[in-house]
Parts: sequence; structure tokens; C-alpha cells
Amino acid sequence: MARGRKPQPPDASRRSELLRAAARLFVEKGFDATTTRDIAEAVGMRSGSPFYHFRSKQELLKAAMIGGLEAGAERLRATTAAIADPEARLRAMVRAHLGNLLEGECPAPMLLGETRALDAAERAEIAAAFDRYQQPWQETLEQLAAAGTLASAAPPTRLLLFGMLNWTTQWYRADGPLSLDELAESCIALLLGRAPKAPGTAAPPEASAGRNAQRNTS
Amino acid sequence: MARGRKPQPPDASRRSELLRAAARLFVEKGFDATTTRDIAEAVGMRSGSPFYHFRSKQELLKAAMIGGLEAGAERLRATTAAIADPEARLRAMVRAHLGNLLEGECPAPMLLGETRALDAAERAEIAAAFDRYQQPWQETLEQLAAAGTLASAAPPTRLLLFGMLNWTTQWYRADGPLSLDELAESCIALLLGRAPKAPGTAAPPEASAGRNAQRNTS
DNA sequence: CCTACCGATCGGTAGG
DNA sequence: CCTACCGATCGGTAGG
Repeated sequence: MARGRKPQPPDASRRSELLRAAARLFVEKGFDATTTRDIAEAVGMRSGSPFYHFRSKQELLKAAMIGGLEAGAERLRATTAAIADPEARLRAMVRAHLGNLLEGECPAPMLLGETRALDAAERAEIAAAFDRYQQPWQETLEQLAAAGTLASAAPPTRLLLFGMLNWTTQWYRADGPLSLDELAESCIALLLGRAPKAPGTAAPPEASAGRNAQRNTS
Repeated sequence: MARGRKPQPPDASRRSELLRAAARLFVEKGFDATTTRDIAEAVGMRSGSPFYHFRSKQELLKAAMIGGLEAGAERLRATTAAIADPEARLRAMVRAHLGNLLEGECPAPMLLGETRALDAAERAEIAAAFDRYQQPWQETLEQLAAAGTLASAAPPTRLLLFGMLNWTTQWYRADGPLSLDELAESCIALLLGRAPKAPGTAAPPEASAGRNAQRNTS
């Protein structure tokens, strides 16, 4: 009787520890700037040992992205499937996606740019995982368009929405003045053409007094 | 009489050749994956020569970003300043920004993530250049909000809009079915809560038949 | 999973 | 701006 939790060949838990450490480091420092030694050290291994679990650094990235996307998709489905009203469902999806993104649960979209380092076949696998993640979104957008709540659900809409959401990783700070709930509400408001209704989001129109409070990059 | 076009110390044209090559390569392959040898070769120099013009690889990145942002801001101002109607002005700004971004004129926002490689002082300089680029946007958004055309111009609005626009670099393909003008129109439509009015943007609500035509990543 | 190590590459510099 | 080069780092492997 070994001490593993589940009966699996080498040591499945070490493998997923490596994956989580790799994902975190890739987000923090980028794929190229993260060394396999960094990853090994983060889980208490020696420099050569990650290669016992993964053939290459690229495979670590691929596995981390696909794993993260699938976990995120599952979380999305779980918090969303039971909601019948499309607007309420979209609100929950936006909130869940921002959580995936900004609370460290599924930073995969932040790593999209790093797939440059992968070859075509690996990129295709990742693109398929992204497709699965996006599936429920298009459906909900079309329901909203059919109900007249959303002006258009033509293809660019979903991609522009993801842009709005995913770009938050470039400027949102958890210690800033905006909570995740308020941010989600702002996204919905912009998308549906309404003023945000959550408390505290609004600021007097003249605002400014030192530009904006949020960290200010593009 | 030397053969330079302008009377400047070392050789100003070689310097800007290096900057343009560096910007292009950094966008293509990322900062870390681009070697100073790549950059040298792109302008026909030997491996050590870029360091005659720039102290370090980091300085190349910093100069390329700031130069690109200032050129882009100038282009934005030029195509925009004379337009009095705020909605028409925003439309022109969106179109100009997408041109900066996607037609290779000012890829600086695509390099935002690469500033990880820089130290705090360099990042601050770049943030200041981004601020200057964003200045005219906030004003126009506030005019639109005051006129009731836009639901809210509170701080997140501008950042969410930039997200929508900047993320297009992750999925837009010039050889796809969507022209830049149509894309700009889609952005405006989403922002102002209207159906896109340009020709060809719309697709029958059921669309699909193989997911979407645009390259499909988050 | 560790020890020991290799081959290649890279940013940067000396010295013209 | 070139030649020649250094020191350091890095992904990956052999061989247990």
C-alpha cells in the first residue's frame, strides 16, 4: 500500500503539482522567462526531474493550458446551467469567467499569447479546448439577441466580449477600488447598453483628479 | 558632407531601423524569444552592433514602445481632431486605433505584456506614454455619456473598450471575412447598443455550420 | 526522482 | 560599426 490517494502509474499528484506551479509561473514571468529549474524548485524537485513527468517544457505549457481550460469550463457550467433567464445566465457567466481569470483559478486565457512557443499540432489542441470553453457563450448571446436584449449576436460580438473580459488581466487589481462583482456588472452594463446598477461603480462625471484610480495601462 | 539625411550625431536612421525591426520581431516572437542577433540580422548588422546604438535589449523595447505609442497618438490626433460630433469622432478613433494595431503602424499595445521584462522606472515611462494615448478617449466618452448616447463613462468603460479593441490582435486576420471598417463598426455597435449598420457584417442568427469563420481563439 | 553533465545559445563587452 | 570572445544560463539526457 503506497500513500497515494488514487491508484495511478507514476505519481499523479506530483504531476499536477508541477502543472499548477508551471501555470502560475508562466503567467507571472512568461513562458520563455520561466525556466524548468524554476518550476522544479517551486515543487521541491531538482532541475532534471520535471522531465520525468513531461517530455518538454512545451508539453508542460500545453497540459497546463488544456487542464486549466477544462477546469474553468466545468466551473462555468456548474454555476450556470441551472439559470433559465438568459440575461441572468450571462451575468453569472461573466462573473464566473472573471473569477477564473482574476482569482487564479484558470489563468489559461492569460497564456494565449504564449502558445507562440508551441508547434501547430499543439496549438490546435489548445484551440479545441478554447472552442469548448466558448460554446455556451454563443448560445446565450443568441438567446439575448433573439429576445432583443442584445443588439447583435453576429460572430464578432462574442470575440469582442471576450476581449473586454480577458483584457482585464492587464489592468485589474484586486486591491483597487473595484470589486469583481462591480466589474462584472460594468461589463454587463456596457454590453447591454445600460448604466451599471451595482452600488459604488458610478463616479461623478468629472471624476479625474489624477486620471483614474485603477492602474492605468492601455 | 556625409550622406545622412539629417545632421545628427551617430547615425539616426540606423537607430530607427533597429527600432522598427525590434518592434516587429518582439510582436512576432515575443521579447524573450527575440535575440539581439535576430534584430541585428534584420537590419544587416553583426551581432554586437546593436549595442552601439542601445545600451541593452531592454532599452530597445522601451524605445520601440514609446516611439510607437507617440506615433500612434499623433496619427490618432490627426484623423480625429477636426471632427466635432462625438459619435463620429469615436468611430474615427476606433478605426484609427484598429489601424494602428492591426496594420502594423503602432503595435505597441500588443507589447504591453512584454513590459514584464523591464524594471519599474522603465515601466513608468511607458505607462506615461499610454496615458497620453488614452487622454482623448476619455473626453470623447464623457461627451457621449453626457449626450445620453453612451450609458456610462465611468472609469471601467474606457478600459473595457480598450480591451475589446486590443484583444482583436489575438483573433483578427486580415485575410478573414471581416474588413477593418466592418470590425470598427461592430465595436461601435456593441458599445452604443445598436445593431451594426455596415454592409455584410450581419449573418443569419443561426449562422454556425462549422463554428465561426474567424480564427477561433478565446 | 537525483546526480552529473553536455551542447548550444545568448546578452553583452573589449578593443579597435 | 566589426571581430572575437567571455561568462552565464538553459533545456534536456544518461545512468542509475
